[in-house]
Amino acid sequence: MMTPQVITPQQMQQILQQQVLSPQQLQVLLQQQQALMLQQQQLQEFYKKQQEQLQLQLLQQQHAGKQPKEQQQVATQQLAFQQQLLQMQQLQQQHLLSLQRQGLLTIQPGQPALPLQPLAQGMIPAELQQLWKEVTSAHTAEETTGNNHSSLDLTTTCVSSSAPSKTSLIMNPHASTNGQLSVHTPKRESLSHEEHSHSHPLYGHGVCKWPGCEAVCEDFQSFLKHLNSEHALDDRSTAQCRVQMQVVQQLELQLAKDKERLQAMMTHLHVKSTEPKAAPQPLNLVSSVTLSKSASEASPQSLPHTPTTPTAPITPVTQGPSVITTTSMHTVGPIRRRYSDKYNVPISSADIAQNQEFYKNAEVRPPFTYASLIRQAILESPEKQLTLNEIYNWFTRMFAYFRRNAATWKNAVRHNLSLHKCFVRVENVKGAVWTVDEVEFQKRRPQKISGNPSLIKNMQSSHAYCTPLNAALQASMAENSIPLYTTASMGNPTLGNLASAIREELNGAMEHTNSNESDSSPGRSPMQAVHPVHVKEEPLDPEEAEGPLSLVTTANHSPDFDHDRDYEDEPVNEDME
DNA sequence: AGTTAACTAAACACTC
DNA sequence: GGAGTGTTTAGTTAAC
Repeated sequence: MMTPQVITPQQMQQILQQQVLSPQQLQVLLQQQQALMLQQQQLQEFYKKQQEQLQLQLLQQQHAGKQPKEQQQVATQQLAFQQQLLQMQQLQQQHLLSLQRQGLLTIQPGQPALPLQPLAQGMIPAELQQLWKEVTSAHTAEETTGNNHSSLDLTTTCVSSSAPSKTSLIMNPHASTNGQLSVHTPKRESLSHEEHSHSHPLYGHGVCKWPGCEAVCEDFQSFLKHLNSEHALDDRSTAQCRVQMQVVQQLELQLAKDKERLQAMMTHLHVKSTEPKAAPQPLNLVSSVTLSKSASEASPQSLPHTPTTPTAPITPVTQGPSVITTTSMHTVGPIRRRYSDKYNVPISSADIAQNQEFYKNAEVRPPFTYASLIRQAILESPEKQLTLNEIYNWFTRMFAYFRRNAATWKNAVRHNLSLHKCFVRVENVKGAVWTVDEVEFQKRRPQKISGNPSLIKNMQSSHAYCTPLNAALQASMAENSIPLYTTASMGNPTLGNLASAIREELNGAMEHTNSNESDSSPGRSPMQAVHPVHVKEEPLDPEEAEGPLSLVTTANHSPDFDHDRDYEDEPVNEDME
């Protein structure tokens, strides 16, 4: 809001990204935050009224007689209000400090990236008021549109490099609730370069994506008009741009940190993979998230775990051992059930991408079914179709685990291709290729999670702030007709905003879906509809379309490694049973 | 305890 | 005939 101590959506984003919070913590945090913001809004309104009253009285005094008493009274009131405002700032500062103490927010004194921290220290309410007006004046109308999304559009960069000002540190309080982080260059002429394209970063789904705006623009032209009229080069736009710059800066810093962290983790795991205490861990799984949470929050013994103390699931989200011990890493037993299929959630590129290096180098069996892996291999291909040999190659390329025992897993691949109706063999010019029938894939029996509300809630939250949603994941979710959780289901409006932001990000992917029963499934090769060589007899499952359940488990891919049985052929390992 | 799904293994047919 | 591919069956295991 008007003061910097309010947690901005950026800070919230940072918290969500950097600090893994439990849903309960988030709930409390957000509630506190909202209460503060509400208070500030009320104070702001009050302050405005006071000022208006003061000006009115001054005018009256100029025109009519003098009423020094009343003037004095108003001045006194304003002074009191200013004190109140300062008090509010202090409260917010305490709030932030409290968050820091709780480990929920990391604010380093020398860190310039937290945009609003130094703001308004020594700034008097009048200045704040002015800046506030500058930044927010144009938002009043926009708020009436029920604008409530929190786009995290950070794909553009701001070219503004003018000297920093106080304005640059002001965060629009409504932007705080909305959380828009879009960057827009104040240079109008830059728009002309984009006018030819309707994929303007500030325009999507018929609405203006300028922070705090979301005005409905029927077409691109009206959007451009709106952009030029409502978001012209002025102090407000510049200020918002500066804010966005800092946001981007912060996120880049965060990204760099996380990359570094990932690198360190990879290095650590590779180096120590032969050491007893190594705990190699795929990175895309909830368990890893919770692991990092516990590692950052609490006891240092959370990581690594020794093989002699098999790791219990850190959260109830995971149902199996959440940490791969060294033992399990080298003596991975047959995995009878893998979570990606267990909940009918197809493996996503996000999963593969995030763990790519891990699985490429570590001989760890990926916690996905053959069917999921085959499907992923096929969907990753440009033509959405692969020959058997190409599927083999994908397996060996992506997973060190599949560089051994070729006969076994290749047989399994062939077996799966033949067995599952979702894999369709298509005669191609260059021979036979395999494609995926998404409809059939979705028809595979989803298994239900026992109805533990807190568990589901936990998973939802985990999903909201832990799961990177890249296009493939979104597509996967969309393919499952997954309705993203609603604001209500999040139990918190701000989290709901996050969810809605994600939802909005997903809209593109969702549009072409939700029609599973039709023949328009994504990823389906046009060819397969032409030349299905045969029809596999897989019993149709009456229980279909359990989207919501699929959703909550999307964030829940968990390694499911057997520790007690060896999957390899080596007699040595077999002896270890 | 029964059912289901995933996995492994293997046999067999077919093509090149 | 051998290798690769594709289909099918059987047995085991784990989850539900």
